[in-house]
Amino acid sequence: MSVPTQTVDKRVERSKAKVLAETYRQLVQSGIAGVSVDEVSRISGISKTTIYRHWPSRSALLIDACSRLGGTPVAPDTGSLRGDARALLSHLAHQLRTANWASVYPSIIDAAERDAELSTMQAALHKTFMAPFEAIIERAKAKGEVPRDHVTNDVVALLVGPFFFRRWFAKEGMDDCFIDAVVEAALR
Amino acid sequence: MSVPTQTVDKRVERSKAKVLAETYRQLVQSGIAGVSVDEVSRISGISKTTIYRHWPSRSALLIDACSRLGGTPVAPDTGSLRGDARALLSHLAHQLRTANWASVYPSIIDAAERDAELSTMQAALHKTFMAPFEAIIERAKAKGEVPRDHVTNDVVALLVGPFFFRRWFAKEGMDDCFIDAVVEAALR
DNA sequence: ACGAAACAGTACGGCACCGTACCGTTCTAT
DNA sequence: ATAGAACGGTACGGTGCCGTACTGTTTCGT
Repeated sequence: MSVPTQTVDKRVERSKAKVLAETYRQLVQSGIAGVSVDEVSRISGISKTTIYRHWPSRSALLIDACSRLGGTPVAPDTGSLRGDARALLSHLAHQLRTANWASVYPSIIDAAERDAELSTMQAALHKTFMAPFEAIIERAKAKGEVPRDHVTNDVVALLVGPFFFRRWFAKEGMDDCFIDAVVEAALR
Repeated sequence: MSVPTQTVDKRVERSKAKVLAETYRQLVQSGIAGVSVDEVSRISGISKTTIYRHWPSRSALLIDACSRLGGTPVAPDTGSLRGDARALLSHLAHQLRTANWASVYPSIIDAAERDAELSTMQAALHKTFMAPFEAIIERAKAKGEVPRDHVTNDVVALLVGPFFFRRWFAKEGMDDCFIDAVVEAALR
């Protein structure tokens, strides 16, 4: 009665976890280009031989580590679209200020510009990040709160775009006043 | 009657131009991490010795090359704020599709996240890029087309953010319909 | 208890890169 | 014309990195 196709060996899980944790740390600290297998091995205490036993290449390790950036998305339900949007954007603003992935994401975006595998990974990550926004808009459409001829992805861009812009390009803050301005503009 | 503090030697100007051109080419093709002094030397035909005679380090060369990304900004004057915004955004959408800097900019954004010098360079570049948008908004404020209590930078974020979002994050197109949606939302 | 699998340690080979030193040649400014 | 600057070519030292081979040890599953 063995577990079918899963990795069950405790040693494997422990090694993998340690390697991924250290890879993640270097990823956040130095970006994709700053992750080195030698250093991951040195600091995590897992020998390089073992690392290459679990991942075929540095690239595979990076993609594996990046894929774990997305947290479980939460879709609020305050009753009104504006309330939901404000909640989501407030959370997003806080994440952009504090969360680890905020400093890694530009690295991924840059790499996705030239690497096909990372590009598909980024697409999946993006989909995960945007899912809650799509959800509240679709729900509002069903309730008639948003005209059906509004393209969902356009509304998402109107809501999220300004925040990404502020965090990574303009490097300005995002206070409640800004959140309100974005919500009012996008959900006019 | 010598030129005061300028570099006048034709050889110097020629070498510098060749090196910068090749650096720019590699920058566009492979991003910041993909620029190597050895390869710039090999392809441009300018010896490495000469390169290091003009720039103290690879980093200095990169910053010099990146600084030249910004084109001369054009501020349209169609008579109405909406017209100006549509013109600027249409031009921006086209640039994001075709211009060279569109593929380099994520590299700069990523590097600016961790390198102080590149960060100030990016800030200057950003200011240059956003200047036309600020100009048309300030002008509209003066004409009473936009309430004075609207923060200019907020409006810029509402206008430009969605386009950057589409180009680099969502990787979707930006047609005229999208442009109109953004303009109507931001300048409500 | 025992066979098999995972592990650490180490040492490589190969590559790409940065930055410098040296030397002989070419070109510019005056 | 000539001094001096800029240049090309080459070679080198040092570093960091990726991925592999080999050897012995530990640990898991049964």
